[in-house]
Amino acid sequence: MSIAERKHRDKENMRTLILDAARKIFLEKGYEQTSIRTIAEAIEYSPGTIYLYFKDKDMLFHELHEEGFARMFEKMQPLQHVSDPFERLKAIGRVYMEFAKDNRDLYDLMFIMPAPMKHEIKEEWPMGQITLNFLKSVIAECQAHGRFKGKDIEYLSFFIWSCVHGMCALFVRDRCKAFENIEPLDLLENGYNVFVSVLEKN
Amino acid sequence: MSIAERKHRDKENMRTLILDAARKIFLEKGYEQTSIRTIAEAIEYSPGTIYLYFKDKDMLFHELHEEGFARMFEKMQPLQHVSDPFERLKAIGRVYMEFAKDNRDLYDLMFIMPAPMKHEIKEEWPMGQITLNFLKSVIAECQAHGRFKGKDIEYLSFFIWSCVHGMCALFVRDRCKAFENIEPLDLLENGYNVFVSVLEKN
DNA sequence: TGTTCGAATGAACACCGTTCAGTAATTTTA
DNA sequence: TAAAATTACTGAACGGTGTTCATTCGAACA
Repeated sequence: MSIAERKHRDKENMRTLILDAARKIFLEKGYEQTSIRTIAEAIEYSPGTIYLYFKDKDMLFHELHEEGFARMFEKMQPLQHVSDPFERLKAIGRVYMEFAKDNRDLYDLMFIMPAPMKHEIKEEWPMGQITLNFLKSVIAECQAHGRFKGKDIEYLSFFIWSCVHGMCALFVRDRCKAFENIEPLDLLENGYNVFVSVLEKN
Repeated sequence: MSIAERKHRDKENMRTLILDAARKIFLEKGYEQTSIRTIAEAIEYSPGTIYLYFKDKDMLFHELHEEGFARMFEKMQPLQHVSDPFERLKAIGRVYMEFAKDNRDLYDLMFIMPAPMKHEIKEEWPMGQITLNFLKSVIAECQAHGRFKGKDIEYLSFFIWSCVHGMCALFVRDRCKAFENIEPLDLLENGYNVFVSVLEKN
């Protein structure tokens, strides 16, 4: 039965071969400029082959989308050890924002682009829910410690997420240019500080 | 000299003919699904003709982009008469959000899409600056009335804009689905209320 | 050894934005 | 009025896109 095993391995290898090439090109040139033909050429296979492993372009990039969340969680792992929940919340926001800064295209893919979600997000969005639950639990802990009194946790979470996402989205999609004379990175940094100082009064 | 005049009129009419068709199709099917050929077919001219009036697809949609800002300003005009600056700020946020809710595709075009900005936003973004200055002046007034003490107006403006934009962006790009069991419109409404209540403590 | 089977191909399809030589109609000039 | 020049418009063509599918071909099986 080792032939079947090897075939299965080959199939897996081919998938990762495609994904590796796709990831590389995508992070270099962005989603729009990454065509199936380019990926096929990079791995020295014909375009049609890719469709034997991924239903369509969306499904291929959906995989990278999931990878992105995994990488983000990884970066947030160490924060589990921050005992004060409010400090942890602030640190999570920072890491979230750093992630957007360091992985603009990936952040775009995860939270802004419509493309890789056509199939999945129709009714639900598992990775989004997981991320959100993580955020919600921290905020709930904050509330247990007396913060954010009398505020509904769902709406509060939406608001907090929106604050940070809003800054990241304006940054990633180049709308920070509306501020002349201020560097986008400077805006992000100090915008986040304002966010924190505002939260501290609640 | 009336021949030249008429020709000038004809040219203007052709421009608006194209823009009207483009707007209609764009608002019906979104940017991605709106092709030059579709617009050309709608006005019963050949695709090439459109390029006699607009440099490229981006420039065509850039016009709609400007139109969007004009419409938004229109909706904000009545708020000039709200005397209390903080009340005005809250009202502006509401109108901004309502605009995003009622004109998803247009909001997308104005604040999220990269496409129509390729030329313009390279170094600056006039419409964005005008909108922002409007916001900044209201916030400055709030500060003159004792609100937001000790906060830098630039960073504070960025933060406030990000809060509302963040909610709108998550809504327009269907990321509200991360909240199971809560209607997106409900999220927007109550998320904004949280935003206001948080601002009120500053 | 002959047969089956599945992976890979690459031409083909239907689209896209954009360009440009050519046409036809109108205006200007002689 | 006739010829020339200017203008608006066309639509085929270019080089790209995502996707499909009849065909090929080498490896596994009987």
